[in-house]
Amino acid sequence: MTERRKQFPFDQFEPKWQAIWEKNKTFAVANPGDADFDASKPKYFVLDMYPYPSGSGLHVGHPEGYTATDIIGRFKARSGYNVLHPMGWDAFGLPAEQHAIKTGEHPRINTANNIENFRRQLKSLGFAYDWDREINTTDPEYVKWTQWIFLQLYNSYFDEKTQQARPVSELEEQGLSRDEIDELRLAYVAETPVNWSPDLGTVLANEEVEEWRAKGHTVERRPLRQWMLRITAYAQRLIDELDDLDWPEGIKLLQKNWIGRSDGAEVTFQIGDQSVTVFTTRPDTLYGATYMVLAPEHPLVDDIASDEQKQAIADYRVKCGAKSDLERTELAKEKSGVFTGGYAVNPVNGEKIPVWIADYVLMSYGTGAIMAVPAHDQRDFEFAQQYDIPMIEVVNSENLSDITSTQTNHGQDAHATGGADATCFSGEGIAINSPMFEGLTTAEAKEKICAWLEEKGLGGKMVNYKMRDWLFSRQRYWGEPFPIVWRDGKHEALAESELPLLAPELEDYKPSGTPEPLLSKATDWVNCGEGLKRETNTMPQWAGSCWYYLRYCDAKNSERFVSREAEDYWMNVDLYIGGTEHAVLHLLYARFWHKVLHDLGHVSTKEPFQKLVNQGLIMGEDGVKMSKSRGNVVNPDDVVEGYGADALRLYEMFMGPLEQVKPWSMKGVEGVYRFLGRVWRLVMEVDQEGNWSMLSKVKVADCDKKTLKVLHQTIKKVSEDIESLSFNTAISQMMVCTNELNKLEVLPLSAVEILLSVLNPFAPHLSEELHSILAEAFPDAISGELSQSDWPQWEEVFLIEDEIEIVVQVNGKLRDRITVSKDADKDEVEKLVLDRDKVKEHIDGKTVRKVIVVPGRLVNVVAN
RNA sequence: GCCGAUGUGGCGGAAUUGGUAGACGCAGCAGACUUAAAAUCUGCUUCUCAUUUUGGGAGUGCGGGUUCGAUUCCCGCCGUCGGCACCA
Repeated sequence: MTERRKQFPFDQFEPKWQAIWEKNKTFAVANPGDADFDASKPKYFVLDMYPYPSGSGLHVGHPEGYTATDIIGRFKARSGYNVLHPMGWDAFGLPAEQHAIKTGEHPRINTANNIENFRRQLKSLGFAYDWDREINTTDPEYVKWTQWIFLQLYNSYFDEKTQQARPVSELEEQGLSRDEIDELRLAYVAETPVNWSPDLGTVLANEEVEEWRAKGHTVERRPLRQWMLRITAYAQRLIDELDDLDWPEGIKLLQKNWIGRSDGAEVTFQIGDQSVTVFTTRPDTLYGATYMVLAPEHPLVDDIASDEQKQAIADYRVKCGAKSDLERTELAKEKSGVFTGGYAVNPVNGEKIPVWIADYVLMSYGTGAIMAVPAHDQRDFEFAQQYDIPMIEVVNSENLSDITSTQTNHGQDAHATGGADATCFSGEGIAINSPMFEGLTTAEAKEKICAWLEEKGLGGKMVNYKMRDWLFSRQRYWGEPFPIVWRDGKHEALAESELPLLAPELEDYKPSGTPEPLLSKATDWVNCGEGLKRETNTMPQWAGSCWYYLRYCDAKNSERFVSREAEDYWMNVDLYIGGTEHAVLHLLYARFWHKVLHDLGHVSTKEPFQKLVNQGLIMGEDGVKMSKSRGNVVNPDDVVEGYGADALRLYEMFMGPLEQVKPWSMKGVEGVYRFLGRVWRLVMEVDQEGNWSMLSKVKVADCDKKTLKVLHQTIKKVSEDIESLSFNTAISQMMVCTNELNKLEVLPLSAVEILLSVLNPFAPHLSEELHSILAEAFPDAISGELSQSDWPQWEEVFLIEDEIEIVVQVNGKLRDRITVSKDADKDEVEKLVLDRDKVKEHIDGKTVRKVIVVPGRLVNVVAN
């Protein structure tokens, strides 16, 4: 392939243009306040999800989204916008540290090398980034502001009344104690069961467990003292404020489900002289509660356990504690539990029901206790069957006709008898065996019981969220240290002036195998003063990515994380493109930080990312996900080497819709490469020595009608398709246009210029090169660079045809075509059609019932 | 199990306020150029029936429905991919 003569000398002009752009800072954009800032233009902030600079370099999946944003950015810039299109590095991360463990080399070095490689690769693709705004999350200047934002969280609490973050200084003024305040901070310390991975030497967030487990690492649960971020405080706002965002509905739903709001009630039961509160979404089934279940870890278990059950309880707890989360769910087929010996009193009827512990009730959700209604809850039902606990039906599933038509009547003929084949009915219906609200619908019964509970002080409506607080500390080396010191067992924030706090150099990076963070090895660093010890945990990789988009607005500011002026001008991000793998975590975390910064008055918008688009995964040629082990990974460097950056960019966009999953095809790359070759040869010819020169058929000349039509169709289609991110169809239109121009004996300069102009965002090097060749040949007609020129406008007048072909159908079947003038009226067309031989043939012996004329499109003759 | 996507030629994919299904590209076939090949250019290319052109029929996962007309709208299934998974 590389031996073959190239269709066009991309290996010469691509590096040439890249060098020109770099030297001239062609794509640098000014900020408000800068000398060359043009305030008259609207702004457009188009953002890629920045990469983790891995050792294996760029993958063909990266340039998919990057090319899309590049086309948009170049298009917007030429359409009169100030465009912010930056790039940077999510450079903290475990792989660099793993490398350090193996080689002893500081992760900083490995990271710097990888970044250099990534930058080289991205530059070889000709992306119009403003490289002056490049950021690196491991840069001390960046770390400084990540730590500063952490301190904002640390020094804030969530005010329930206004649903906003407020400075904790307000609590001090209210006279709250130090301990009380520490309970309320958005960044707080808690002893919680965490996911500890001995071989990684760190704890992981719940959300990360699966990912690392899939990579073969072990993860176990154990209680540890950790930094947490109170993201749960924002649960409702994180749901509500999705509404105004232009995101795929599926992604919004994914986030909503992750946050997992459920509306229900809390109900307090008496157990002897203790009381226990349960959470239920079905308070209407209170009469059907035949037992209660506490989570095995529930603090009340010891108090209510009878002496004869104590041993069984202890044994069961040991068994549960040993189970990892995975095992707990994998063994979910069979329910297990132990009777505590205690009984709870159902507040609604005074019945005594047995209290059990079982691991299907989680301490971390709701109140860690449930009322079990086996007749109407699948899990309770299975448990009751297992332990032979009685069931009471309290919702009638029959005669539901108009209340619940399809979704809830699957258990209709089941009568909850506890028999082996019985099923339970978990849908809505009419309350029965429930004296207080006999005959009411589920919704009505819920209202009534909640009102009653509230009146009696036994509970009431309650909302719960599935989402947990964010476990924010890691025991790694290669992350931001917490700007915190400990004095007498209490944490204190470093002063802003002490930031950034950088990690000390270490002898080696090997994990100790205990949950003691790596930084604790650096005793000189840890003991930083009389009675002072530094926090030795570090922040997770997510920290840097929670605010990087803000830093791009003002990447070199040393006074503030972003100047108010720059933030106010550039935010929000108008278009954010990246993979679905970040649909929940990154996007949720970043939204959370952004809201905190907004509440505290540091940023002007409620949400960071106005429009979100997920690019689809690119599969290998074999249709499965690219992976080293399968050997189906395509390296962009090889594609650039063989076909050029423009061909790679064009192919990435031509493959299919941006959001769709699609397989790679080298043949497809060749296809677009050939197309670029055709565009090149529209203007250029080669001699036997392989030297290119301009063709003489390119002339200053007028375009004929047909050419004007296809040119203006192309401007229109490409403009509209870029706006709707339909790059594949934009490219096919440019192919159509090229094929038309190729047929011309004389190629008018203006025609080829239009084609190059719309091709420019897609294939910036080739279009710019041809443009410069034409400029040299026709200095009076052409000048400047395409990337700096105005985007062409189409004129409708060239699109209209005088005569239109109309399709003729008889009974919906295509039978004929006629050509009529563009303003022929309906009657005229109808007459014409009925006079056609082919139409007569097909309506022979039938009566014409109706003639449907769709102006400019078709005529359908209905006859029988 | 639940939620969300998706299903169109040999392949990637076009086309939806309902109006010519298969644009564009790949692969394939034929031709031109060439000593030859590559490259390039031109033509054909959903399936099927018919002796040929003209032509007939079928066709957008499957089965129904609405309509003059359905890839597009409605109802019911099936397959593939992704996410969640005892959250009370």
